Amino acid sequence: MGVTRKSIEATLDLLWSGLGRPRRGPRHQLTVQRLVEAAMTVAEEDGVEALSMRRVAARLGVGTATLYTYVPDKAALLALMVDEMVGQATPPHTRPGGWRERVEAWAREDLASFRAHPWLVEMTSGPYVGPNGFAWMDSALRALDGTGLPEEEAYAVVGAVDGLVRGHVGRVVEADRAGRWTSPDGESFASVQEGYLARWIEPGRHPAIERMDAPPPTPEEVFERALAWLLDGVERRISEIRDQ
Amino acid sequence: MGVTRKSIEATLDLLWSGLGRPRRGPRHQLTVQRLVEAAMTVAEEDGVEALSMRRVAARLGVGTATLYTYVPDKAALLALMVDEMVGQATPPHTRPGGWRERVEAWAREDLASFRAHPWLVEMTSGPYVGPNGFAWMDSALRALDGTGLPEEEAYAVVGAVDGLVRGHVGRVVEADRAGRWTSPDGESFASVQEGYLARWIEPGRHPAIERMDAPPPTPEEVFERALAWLLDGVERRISEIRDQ
DNA sequence: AAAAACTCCGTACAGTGTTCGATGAGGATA
DNA sequence: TATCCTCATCGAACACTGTACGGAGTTTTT
Repeated sequence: MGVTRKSIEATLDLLWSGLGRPRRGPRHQLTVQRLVEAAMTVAEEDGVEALSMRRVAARLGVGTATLYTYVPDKAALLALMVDEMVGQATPPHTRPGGWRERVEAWAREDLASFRAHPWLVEMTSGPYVGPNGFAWMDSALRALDGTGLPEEEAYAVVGAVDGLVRGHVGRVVEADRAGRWTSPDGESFASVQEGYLARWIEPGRHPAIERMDAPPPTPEEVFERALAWLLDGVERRISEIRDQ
Repeated sequence: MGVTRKSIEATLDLLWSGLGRPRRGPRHQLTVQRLVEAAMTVAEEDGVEALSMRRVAARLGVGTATLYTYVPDKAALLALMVDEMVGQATPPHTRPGGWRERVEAWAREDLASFRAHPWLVEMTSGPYVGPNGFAWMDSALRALDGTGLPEEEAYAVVGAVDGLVRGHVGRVVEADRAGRWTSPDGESFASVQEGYLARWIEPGRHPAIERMDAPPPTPEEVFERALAWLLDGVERRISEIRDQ
């Protein structure tokens, strides 16, 4: 079907002003809040791939079609779930310490939150901005108050860190998932795959990888180093501004 | 159904050694290569969400079930598509210039490639490593030869940049998509959403955002700044090692 | 010549998001 | 108070999805 102006407006209405009580006819027997909670429970228990309108409806004990009186479509439900999760994050500017401690703490909390709720990964680059997302952005900008960064550069820092987290989350979560998998004989995914690599790789064709003797850093370690380097760069920029 | 040992092995077999000709019975009328090409055409023309086994089969003029003699499941087909795209990338270590130019060029090419083939975004954090992916990793490590970085740190740099690109790609592609959308009256997605923001935001509650007068940088600009900061941090680390 | 192994593919199953239309509840109006 | 009209509810249906199964036919091996 695709996105229509109507579905966009309905979704934004829901995000920003919620659902009014009907002027006539029977009252709602549910609330949007309960719907979102039920959807999050399903995602939590059985993963995103199991999150279907039918399952949410079943959990609430209503007919499937009923959901569509609360929510224009599934995409809107996902947007509400995301905004709900964002609302539970600690506002970055309230954290203790200097700008760098604040940013590091928020980035790590973000990563941890994605790890704990992997369903978030697959649904957080949507175009909708809800009230909680908006408030979070403001708080993140305020976490950089006092650095002397011009506004558009502070915005870029927030975006840069956010992008870094999002990019690394995929690998971390994937590693968690693959780490959980084991064959009936107890072999891990990694060891099965390594068997193939060993069998098929021609010696000498991959000198840089062959040179590595230690096991490569885990996705989480890579993330930590990436964050440190990125913030080193930002720090340099901040002192450049200060000294000028 | 889930992932079974059998499906993992079948996928890795296909990635690394391809499909042998059958020892008995009729010969194959297709090749895996043609199947992958057809799948990429469908994804290119109609988007990932339209990429279904039935459509690929229809495009090739064969029955749907036939595909399953070439490929164990859809996930394997996606893994093949990804490895195929990776194979088309320029090997980072062959680029001209110093390490920084090489890394920047590869990061930008990656981003451009994701923009041109948005279907890639939704399917590139899978756990499978194919021959092209493996060779690319080796080449990326070699692009950092001569920097003096210890091997596991070079690996982290590659991972850091790769993660950064992946994280920003979502926003860039989403912005492209939203930018393409226009209502019948010619309004853009952004302007519709801004109307809502203006209507619902209480003045004074978001001081940092209100303070911004210029429009915020585009996702692409944010990416460029993020890349520069990250590499500034790496550069500092490299000279730290050199001077020690 | 028989058997085995293999490709091809129609059909079916269990699921998906969403729409339609019937039913009846209940606030607004005469 | 009685009527009207709006609205929530939800069974059924539509057009899809990935994939398992089993039969038909083809090629190679025994």
